[in-house]
Amino acid sequence: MTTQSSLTRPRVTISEVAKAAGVSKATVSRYIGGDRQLLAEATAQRLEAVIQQLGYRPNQMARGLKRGQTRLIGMLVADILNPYSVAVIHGVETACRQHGYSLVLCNTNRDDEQERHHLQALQSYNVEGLIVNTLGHQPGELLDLHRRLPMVLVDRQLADLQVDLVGLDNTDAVEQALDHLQTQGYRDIIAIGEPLDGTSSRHERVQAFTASVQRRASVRGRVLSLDAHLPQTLEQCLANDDHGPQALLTFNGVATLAVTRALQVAGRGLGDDLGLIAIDELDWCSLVGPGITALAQPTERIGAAAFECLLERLRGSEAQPRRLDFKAQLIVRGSTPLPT
Amino acid sequence: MTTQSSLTRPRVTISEVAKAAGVSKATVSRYIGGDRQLLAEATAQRLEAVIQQLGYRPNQMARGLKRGQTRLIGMLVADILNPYSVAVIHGVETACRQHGYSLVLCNTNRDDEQERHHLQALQSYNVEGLIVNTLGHQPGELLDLHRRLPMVLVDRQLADLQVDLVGLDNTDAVEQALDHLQTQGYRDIIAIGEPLDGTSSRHERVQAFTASVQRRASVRGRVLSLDAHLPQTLEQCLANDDHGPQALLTFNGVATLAVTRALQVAGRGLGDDLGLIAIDELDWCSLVGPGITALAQPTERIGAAAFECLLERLRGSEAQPRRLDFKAQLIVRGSTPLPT
DNA sequence: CTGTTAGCGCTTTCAG
DNA sequence: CTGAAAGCGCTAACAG
Repeated sequence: MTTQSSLTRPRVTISEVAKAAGVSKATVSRYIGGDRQLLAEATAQRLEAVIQQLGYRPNQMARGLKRGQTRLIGMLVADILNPYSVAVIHGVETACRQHGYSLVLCNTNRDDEQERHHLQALQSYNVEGLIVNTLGHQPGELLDLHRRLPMVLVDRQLADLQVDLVGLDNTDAVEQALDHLQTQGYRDIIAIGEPLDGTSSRHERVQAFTASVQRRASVRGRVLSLDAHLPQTLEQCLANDDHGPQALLTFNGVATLAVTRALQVAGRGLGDDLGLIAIDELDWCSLVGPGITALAQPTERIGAAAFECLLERLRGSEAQPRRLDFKAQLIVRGSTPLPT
Repeated sequence: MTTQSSLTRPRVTISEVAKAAGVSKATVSRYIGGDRQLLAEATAQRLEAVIQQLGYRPNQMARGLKRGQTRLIGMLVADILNPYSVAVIHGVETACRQHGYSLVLCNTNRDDEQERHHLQALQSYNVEGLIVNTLGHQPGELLDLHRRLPMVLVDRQLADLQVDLVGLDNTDAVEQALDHLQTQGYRDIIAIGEPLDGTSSRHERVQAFTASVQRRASVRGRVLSLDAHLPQTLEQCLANDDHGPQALLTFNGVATLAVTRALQVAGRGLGDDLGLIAIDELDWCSLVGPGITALAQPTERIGAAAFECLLERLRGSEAQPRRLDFKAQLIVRGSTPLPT
């Protein structure tokens, strides 16, 4: 029986340790603060024993209050159910731990109201810095926060905000996609993404796509938005196949899922007369149909880079805001064979 | 230009607000503490304006230090890359926000060392309670913490620890799986899960499976562990098909992924001569082959329930530790047709 | 209705 | 090498 009960002792404090060890609070503080060398060997040993025995854990809140640093990093993600976000979180989390920081994670659920709410909460907990995957709808709050806190953006830029940004080299990714498709002989490319809502990465991918298609004389390209009518719209586009072999390019994991489902409903197989290449590698890319060709983002590295970027700022760097673009890695699978 | 700079003003404090508004700190404290009714209307209005204008945000750390409550909940997950965990996190997170709590999330990466580390960190940040998806390898730290903190376990029980547990009704889930498979005419069932490492839910599923098979005269069952040799072991088992139509039962998402990959490598299709039913619904269950029949866990509800359970404890409930078991929901797809 | 006063647990001068 | 004392930002009696 170990039921948690009202008998719960209040936490052991530094004073108790001090008393038990027969020293002053200051001495204990020095010990836990790592100034162990400045203590008499005997004292240090006694302290070690007492702390161990009492099960003392320094109260980070109190330390933070006094020293002005909490060793807490806040992270805001737009959608924790998106595998991309999770992978980035994982990268950030790992880097945090390695540097002695803890992560306070907030999920905005793609909701502006929640974004605002969480931003306030994070601030009130005195996080030392912020890693933000924002919606970008209302820069106000963010701009404001940025004046008080080091911050780095992930994947999504914010207009008017001069901040470090780490993400994918979207232009390159789209270029790789089109190169591959063209090489494979596809001439009619339909790109599909979530509706444009101001998210910079979506914009950039669409831009890059349009520009790149324009540069390719023999290729035709169109852009579709994910919505309730996707299956119909898609079918319509696919019917209009007077320009050569067709292929789909999905701009992220969400689009890939939606498109794959739509194709399934429509009863269209992958790879035979219709190519597909996806931005974002997913667990199941290799499993569905002949396998889906993907452009994998180095998500872990993106996460780690975001943290390191933040760390530099925390250490006082005043350098110009940087933009860290990572290259996507092409993984060729059966969904983009040479069309027959 | 909004570059964060060393000019960063220190945060606005309650004293500054007090001075600016010409009242005492106590009054400001009352205002932000919600005792707004106990203030003169005029004072309240002045305060509102000043706070707004100064951009004042109460320091939760300081409040926590004083009041002994931080409005922080700690959550420990074994593997954030597992979609099950993420879905539960989402449920917890939502519930937290609705009740004014923030979530500090820690991922142990299935590593004992990291579990210990994070547990200490969470404690040092004075989280009010803990939601734990533990490895269960070393109850020591956890047992210890449980004496100081309300805690609820998710999915995995811990021997010797009398704590609330919320998870899946494993017996029922396995029963549903076998019922379905048997109804469909399968007679030789191979169950596959991650290696038994003390994780209670894995144990329970294996136990339930063995017991349930025993009760079914006409059915034969075996259990396999995920490891490097899975493809071979599996092939071997499948060759031994003298007991009637065969089907696979995967015990969780990880197993489903591994098995699906192994089958693909082996060139075996789903549904024709080999059935498959999976515990855990995944994004791609409907997409691969004829679709994978799944037993979906109500993950969001599990997460929400975990938080609510914790909340009761936080409010002082001394009730006997409960076990909340949710039923899995069967989603029939093409991987379990009536065998030919 | 509002101000005064003491701390919460810890760190940090400043003296020994 | 160690202790005393002040104070981080806030709340909670207790007076008025």
